[in-house]
Amino acid sequence: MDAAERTDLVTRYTEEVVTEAEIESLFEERDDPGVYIGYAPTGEMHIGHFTTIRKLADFVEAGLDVTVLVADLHAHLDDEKSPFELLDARSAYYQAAIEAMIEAAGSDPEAVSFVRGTDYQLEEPYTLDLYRMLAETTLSRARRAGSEVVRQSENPKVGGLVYTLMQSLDVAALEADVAYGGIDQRGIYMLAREQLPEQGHGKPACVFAPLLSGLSGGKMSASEAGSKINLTDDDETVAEKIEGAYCPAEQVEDNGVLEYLRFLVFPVLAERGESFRVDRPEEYGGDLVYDGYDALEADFRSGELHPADLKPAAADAIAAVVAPVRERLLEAPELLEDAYPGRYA
RNA sequence: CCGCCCUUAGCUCAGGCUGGUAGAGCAGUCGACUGUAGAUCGACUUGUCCCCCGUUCAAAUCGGGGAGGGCGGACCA
Repeated sequence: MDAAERTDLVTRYTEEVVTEAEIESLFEERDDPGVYIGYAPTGEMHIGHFTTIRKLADFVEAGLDVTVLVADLHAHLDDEKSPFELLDARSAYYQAAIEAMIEAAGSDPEAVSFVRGTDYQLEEPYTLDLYRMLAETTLSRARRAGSEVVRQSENPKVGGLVYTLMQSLDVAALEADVAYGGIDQRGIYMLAREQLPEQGHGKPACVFAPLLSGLSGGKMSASEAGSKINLTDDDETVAEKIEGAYCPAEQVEDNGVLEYLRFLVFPVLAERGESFRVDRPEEYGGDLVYDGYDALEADFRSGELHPADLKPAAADAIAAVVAPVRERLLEAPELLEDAYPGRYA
């Protein structure tokens, strides 16, 4: 694979890349540049996480050195989303769930390195760098960088600001040439590009994944159960949620069902060499088969493919992608019980 | 250390002065209409009124104590 092919692999299915030229020159200069993504182990993981994790398969295939940070301290710093005592349990659950998703995406979990925040964020040189950054960053700059990531409230804690600076520093500490995350992370990594070189570190390139729409329209919401598919949802629950999803005929924008297909289902099917089948009554034209998302979107846009026919097919396909992850998690029920004692224990 | 303010439905909040079976909006659930969902109509559900003690026939409401949160002051040789 040459640098251009590797770059294509890294940049496909993304929302934004900063910058593509930087990525390509990385491949020209080096065999195995590093990419990292961080997850703060807070609430239960869901299909939105899955789409960002699915892309790790592309990174592995492109020959990048992939690191997943389980950012335990961040989970507490962000408005105490995770209680201090639960950080270990939630970190263990996140790592297991992420490994299961990588495998379900057709890649090898062994090819990815896992690091926990507290492994390196409590001592030098990290701490010294952090204090320097705290001294150099204005409140408004830190607030702006983290505004899409850190929970916003009427009485924000200092921790939310430190969170932002720590995440910028994580890029350097994990020796990542590329910072990867959802597009909501953009502000933080732009701060990293600005600030890290001033402290003698490299300037990271960035790859941003799209944030998928919620199933009830608008953004996916953690507090709205019906707006997202959970990793623990069984086939029937997935079917119910997709059936109830906002999905206007001929409209592609703000359509969670199509987005799930585009960024999760089709990439996984392609990896397996499978097609997407739609059972459709003869009355409406009979069954359909798609080998790629573009053809499906074209039919949906034109009205040829109706939501009522698409939904059951999409539900089956999504359920099939999620099933192996759910099964892995249910094989070790103590993971969820320990991480979320209020809900499972 | 001192003072003041806040705490009521899943969320945002009214009610409290003047005690009498606890409300609105949003969310949610269910129907109608659509070959899905949404929108729009129609119906419905939701409570430790932060906790304890007291006054009273009766306390979300009055009094005392406490907890949690917020704001301010003081201290800074």
